[in-house]
Amino acid sequence: MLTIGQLAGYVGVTTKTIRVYHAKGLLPEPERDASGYRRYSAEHAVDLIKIRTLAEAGVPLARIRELRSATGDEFRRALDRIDTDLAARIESLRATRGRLRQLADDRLPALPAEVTGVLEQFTRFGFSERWVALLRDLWLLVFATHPAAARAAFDDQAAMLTDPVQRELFLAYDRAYDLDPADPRLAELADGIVAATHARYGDDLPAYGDPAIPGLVQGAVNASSPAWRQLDTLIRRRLGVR
Amino acid sequence: MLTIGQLAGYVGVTTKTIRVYHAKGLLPEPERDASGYRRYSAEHAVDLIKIRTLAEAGVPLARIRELRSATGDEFRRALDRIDTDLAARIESLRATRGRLRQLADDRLPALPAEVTGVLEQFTRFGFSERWVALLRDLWLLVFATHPAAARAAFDDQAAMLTDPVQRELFLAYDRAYDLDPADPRLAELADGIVAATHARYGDDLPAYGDPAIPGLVQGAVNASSPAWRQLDTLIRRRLGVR
DNA sequence: TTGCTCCTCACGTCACGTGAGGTGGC
DNA sequence: TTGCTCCTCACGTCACGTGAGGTGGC
Repeated sequence: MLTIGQLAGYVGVTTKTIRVYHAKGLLPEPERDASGYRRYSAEHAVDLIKIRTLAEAGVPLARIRELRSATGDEFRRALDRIDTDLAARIESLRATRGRLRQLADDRLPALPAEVTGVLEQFTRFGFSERWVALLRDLWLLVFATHPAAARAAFDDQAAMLTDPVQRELFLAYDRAYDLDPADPRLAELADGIVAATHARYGDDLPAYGDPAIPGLVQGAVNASSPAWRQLDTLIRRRLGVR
Repeated sequence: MLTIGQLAGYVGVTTKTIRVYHAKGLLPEPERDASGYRRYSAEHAVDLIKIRTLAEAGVPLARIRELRSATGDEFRRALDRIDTDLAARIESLRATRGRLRQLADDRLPALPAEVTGVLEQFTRFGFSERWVALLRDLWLLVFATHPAAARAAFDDQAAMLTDPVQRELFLAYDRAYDLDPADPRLAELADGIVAATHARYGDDLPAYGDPAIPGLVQGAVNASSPAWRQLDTLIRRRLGVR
């Protein structure tokens, strides 16, 4: 009854889409008329609409084809999973929409004012310019990649500045940049940091809500100096992590 | 500071994605270290997050690249359009989700009970089996492709059965199937149908809320018989449509 | 007769994924 | 030393889009 163009028009796809579905075995080939044109029935239209519904839901064509031979129960279970995925995709698009709004307001690249303020305090306490620049880059990165958890992690580090013992340890960390990785002072420093960490947190290390942040920070720090990398290795060994 | 793998991990993409963005000019190539590895800064991470936000919103990579050289105002206008598109896509996915539920309930292929009842009435009034089968296919198709508007269009056709004059005209239409397209009785029949149409609707033809439905029905009807096609041509000429 | 639709290859496109074959970092 | 990461091509994939070259329908 219907030509491929009519069917395509009514269902809202192109003729190419229908031919692809034939080639991939999703939609059975209809009879041909005298001139070799495909002639579709209402059943084909109903089938095509089902296929399009699944395809628009993001189901791969190969999977749609498999579902043709599924039992009613398998089919309903599959639809359940597809629906769950679809709900997740919708939710993810809403989140993207929120981030899009932040882009329009140009809020992403800026570091919160308090962060800049704390960075200036580091300078006043005698930390090197290299250290402060590294911290700035780091927190820019952390706030950009993990906005939700960044604040707690940053506040934790900022609080460290108010404790003279902790501050002294980090100043030593800063100065260790140029040391030979075999220098015994690194082991001493590692001992001091581990003791201070235990004094501060007890036996439970802080989590910050996102496990990627400490790795992010430490990875960047380690990359800049062999001595710092060695210091990280020593501290990890003493704390018994990873 | 960061290797390509670290950056990818923190932003939540693959290293391949980042390399593609370099190749397409979306993300500037960073410096290389002594062994030729790319080393990324926090700025690169911030840039990459912006790019990903746009890409996840469905913006083509070529367009994202163009936006790199847009002014602040152009950029905000572009974001506005992207946000509108994104809202439409979310809405469309919600609609797909609704149709998915219907699929699970197996509601799509069934014809409403009243429709089946009316089709049986056609048989009792003496319409041919071919005519009734054609109608069944047609309404299956219309209800599947245009569920919202199908009901009004169908009720309109069903009402025709209650008027003896109209009914007689459609019975003649049914019987005209095998006539020669040049048969003068076709012109007579066309005159009768046009007169009845004017008596029923006046000078304004009905719309049904979706212009595709009459075309859908008539296209399928015409395809089955040369006489019917000729009848359609004659009626259209007299009504002065298309 | 003219324009529109249909037919079948075949190649293009978009945003990556996946080896292949080789080198550097820990 | 071993496994992991990085490098650069090059080809593959998914769901179509886009001609090319030809024929049929109105």
